This record gives sequence, structure tokens and C-alpha cells, in this order.
Amino acid sequence: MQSQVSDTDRFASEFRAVITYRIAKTANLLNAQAAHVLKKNSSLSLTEWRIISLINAVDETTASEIAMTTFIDKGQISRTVRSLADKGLLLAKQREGSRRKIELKLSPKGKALHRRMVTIMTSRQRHLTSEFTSEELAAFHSALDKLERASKMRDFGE
Amino acid sequence: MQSQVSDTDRFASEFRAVITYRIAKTANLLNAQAAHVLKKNSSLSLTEWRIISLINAVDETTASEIAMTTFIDKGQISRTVRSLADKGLLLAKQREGSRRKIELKLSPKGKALHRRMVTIMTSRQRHLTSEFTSEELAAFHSALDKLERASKMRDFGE
DNA sequence: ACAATTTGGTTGACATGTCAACTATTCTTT
DNA sequence: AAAGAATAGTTGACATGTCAACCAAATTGT
Repeated sequence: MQSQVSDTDRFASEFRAVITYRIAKTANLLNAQAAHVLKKNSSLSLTEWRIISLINAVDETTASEIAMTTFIDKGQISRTVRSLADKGLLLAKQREGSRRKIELKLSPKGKALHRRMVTIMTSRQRHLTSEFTSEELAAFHSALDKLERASKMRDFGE
Repeated sequence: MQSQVSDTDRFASEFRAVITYRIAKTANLLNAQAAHVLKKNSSLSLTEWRIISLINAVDETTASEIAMTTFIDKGQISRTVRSLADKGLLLAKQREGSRRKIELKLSPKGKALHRRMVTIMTSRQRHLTSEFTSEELAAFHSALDKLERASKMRDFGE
């Protein structure tokens, strides 16, 4: 068992340096953790949870607005929204004066669920950042900003 | 168009603070960028590329070793390995003295492909980190370490 | 006013990721 | 040496993510 750890270490040194691997891996671990916590305490998938908390934050929004902020595929949003509506967690109704935009709001049931889960999820958030000083946290966010900007470039060949 | 940007900004402030969202989003953007670059310059998917560079780094390895370092699902590795072997990019042969472990190595063709792509991918890596000082980079890695450790905790309810 | 374009949302087809069951082999324990 | 546990890899079923086509409504340009 210990021997395997040192086996894998022979890559580790090489790949720890590759920033994109590291971020992808950390993101996967965090997503898996979130999915696990959600599953244990609710019947929400991770995207369902994200969409719920997004809607909760702005009170009322539309699918395409969600798509723009989160970069979640709009098809996926469409389906997730329907499943949330089927579960009675959100209400979708035509926006006043539009026959196209659909207003999304949490139902009372959805709000209650959000309230319940948000305490758990923020305690997780606290745990995750418990070893960060506020400077470190700020620096981390700014690093993510830089990476996001740099991720727009598409051409590296030739 | 400009109006939409400011629309989405109303969430942004709230969600920029949620570290897990931010990491997930950045990781998605970076993965999409990588996939795009790979598609344009080769016929490799992102996981295929990762597995290829992993094998290249250690010269020779096994599926389960890859699974342990990357946390990629072992089923997925099994299938990806087969498809890479089918494309003639890697060689899989029984390890000496074992009827179970399968040694994975790059074929000459696989090595050539790796050589070609690695220059592109490292120029991307340079671009991504071009605005980082080495202190910032080190701090970023250490933040990821902390998050990875913290992602092992599974219980936040009650 | 009307054609052309953009936008909001849905759908289908397909790719990728995840989970669990399963076989065969190897290691551990006694 | 035999039983039991752990390991290596494969497979099937299913969930999730991605892409592109599509319809209907709204906006823009002339």
C-alpha cells in the first residue's frame, strides 16, 4: 500500500507542475464532494443545486441568463429546469409582456429546501477555506481571474 | 449586448465569492480550451491526451497506476486505453511474470504525436501563467493542495 | 413594413463520465 | 496449502455533458 503511494509519486512531481491538470483534478474532487454531500442530504444533483442557488440569489431570472453566468449548456439548463419544476421546486411562468422569456422563481418548497441545504453547504465552504488567510483567498481568486481571461485564447499551433 | 453583461453581473458579485463555483467554472473553461486546441491539432480527446502524456512521463505504466494518480475512473481508462491502442498510439503487453498487469507504453507513432503536441500544449501553459509571478504560482499550487486535502471530508450535515 | 438577424428555449443524437458487478489473478493469513 | 481479502482490468447500465438543428418570438436595418 505504501509502495503504491511512492509508485504514483513518480508522476506526481512531474504533473503537479502542470497547472491545468491540477485545477481539473481539484475541481473534480470538490465536485465529487459536493455531489456526495447533496446526495446524502437531499435528492439534488450538483447542477440542480447550482441552478437553485443561482435563482435564489437573484430571486427571479431566466434560463439564458443562467447560461450566460455559469456557462452551463443551455440544453442542459432547459432539461434541469424542467426536472426541478416537475419536483415542484421552482415555478416557471411567462414573463409579463413577453411570449418567449420564462421567469424562473423558487417555489416555497424550493426555498425551504434551499434554506436547509445552504447551511450545510456554507459550513462546507468554511471548512474548505479554513486554512486560508484572507490574503491567500484574495490571491487565489485573482489567480482564477487571470486563468479565466487566459482561457479565452484559442490558438497555439503554428 | 452590453446590457446583458450588466444583467449577469448581478449574480457575479454573489457567486464570485463561492470558491467551489469559481474553481469549477475555471476548470471547465480551461478544459474546453484544451479540448479545442487538441481537436484543432490532432484527433485526441482531452482524456486521451492526458493519458498519453502521463504514459510518456513515466515511460511505462499500468492502467491502475494511471487511475490512482489522475482519479480518472478505471472503466474509462480501460476503454480509452483500448481506443488508443486501436489507433496505434500505444502498445499494451503483459508484464513479465504477471498474467494480470498490462504494461502500457507509447508506440513510436504515439511518441511522435506526443512530441508534436507537447510543444503546442506547453506554449499554452506558458500563456496561461504568463501573468503570474513565481510567488503567485507557488501560492496558487499551495492553495490547491489545501483544497484537495479539505475535499476529503464528507460530512457536513447535523 | 418587411426581410434579415439575433435571441430564448427545446429537442435529438451522440460523447463522456460514473457506478457497480463481475472474472481472473495475486497477496495475506493461518 | 487453502481460505479470504485485495488487486487489475473489463463490461453493462445509466447519468451527465456537449453539439447542432430547430422553432418561435423579438429586434434591427433598410
